[in-house]
Amino acid sequence: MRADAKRNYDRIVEVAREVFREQGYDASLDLVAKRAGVGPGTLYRHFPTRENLIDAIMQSWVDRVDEAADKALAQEGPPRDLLLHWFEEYVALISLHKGGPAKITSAMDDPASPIRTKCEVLKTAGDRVLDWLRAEGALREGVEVTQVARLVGGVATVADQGDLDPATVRPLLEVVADGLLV
Amino acid sequence: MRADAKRNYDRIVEVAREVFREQGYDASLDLVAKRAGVGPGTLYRHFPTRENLIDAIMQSWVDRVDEAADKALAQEGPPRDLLLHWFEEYVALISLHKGGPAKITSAMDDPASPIRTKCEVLKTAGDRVLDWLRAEGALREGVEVTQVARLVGGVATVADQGDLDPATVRPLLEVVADGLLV
DNA sequence: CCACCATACGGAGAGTGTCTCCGTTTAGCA
DNA sequence: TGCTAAACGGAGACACTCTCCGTATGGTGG
Repeated sequence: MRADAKRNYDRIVEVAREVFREQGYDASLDLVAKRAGVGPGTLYRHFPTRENLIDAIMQSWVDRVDEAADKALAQEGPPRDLLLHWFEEYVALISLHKGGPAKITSAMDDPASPIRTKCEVLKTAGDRVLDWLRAEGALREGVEVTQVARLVGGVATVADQGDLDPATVRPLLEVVADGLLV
Repeated sequence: MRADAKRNYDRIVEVAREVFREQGYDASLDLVAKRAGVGPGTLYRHFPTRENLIDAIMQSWVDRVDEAADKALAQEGPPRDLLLHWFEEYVALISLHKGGPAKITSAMDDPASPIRTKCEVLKTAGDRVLDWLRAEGALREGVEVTQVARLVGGVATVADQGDLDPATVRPLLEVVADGLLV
């Protein structure tokens, strides 16, 4: 990749992150191009679809979900607290951008989605948490990580779309946790 | 309302229901107008925003949710079965159109939404079910109908966006039910 | 150091959808 | 039947997406 190309690529991602945070994931891509000081052609060459651009943006905080799982596992305490703590981190992270939860959660079931790789990272992070709970004998039979991702993703989606604050979301996550644990 | 106005109003709703079922809630409104045999101006006079049109479409199946609650209550059986049965009906009904669950569920938290009245009907239906469960002593302390609507709405949203079949959704609803019941 | 060319740029513009304005038509009443 | 308020509908302004292609430039071999 030529130096000027990389410069533009990085700048577009940076500007897109900002614009999407301001206006949501359906903001105008021409606006992103304009603010980044490039033509629309340049933007669309680097990112043929909106999804591709979102994918690039998400990379950084998918990594943080991975860390959050480790952090949750490092803590002492009863399984329910651990699970809830992880749920809250997860929701907070995928809600960093308006529309993010819906995007991530629906991509989980779409093998063709460009952000699929991100979902895989989220799933393996979730699996580490579930494995630990299983080892503790705290988890009900037959619980799959996909189910958990859908449940928590659903709560996050609702919270995002309704602008709910963490205190309102907490009891919802508690219901999910109680439904999952023995 | 003049007779020709009413004729057009009804025809637009009818056509919109069909078009939205085919193409989802983001279908072109000009197309709806064209198929209904009216000018765009006529459509936008009757329904200034897309939401207003959706509101009109939803009226009929909100009524059916109301009936479903009564039907669920009329059944014999343990509280868990009753709750699950109602959940499944609820999900099926608000999923009649692609994008419906997200629309309905996010409108629940938006006092300014044009489809707010519909949400109220859903909530009172839900309250009848919860009241019965409470009377049976089957419900946990402090559960609010809004919470239940959010949880089930979240599951429905995920199911809708991921095109999940009822057999896949069922275990998710079971988790929610188990988290709500004593 | 320079010339070359593959690589990248960027903007004009086609296609599509939203929504409004306003001249024309018509229902319903006196 | 004639009048008027209500309703119609389509032309068109504006916005967004995405492509095509002429122009510019970075990087490298001579």
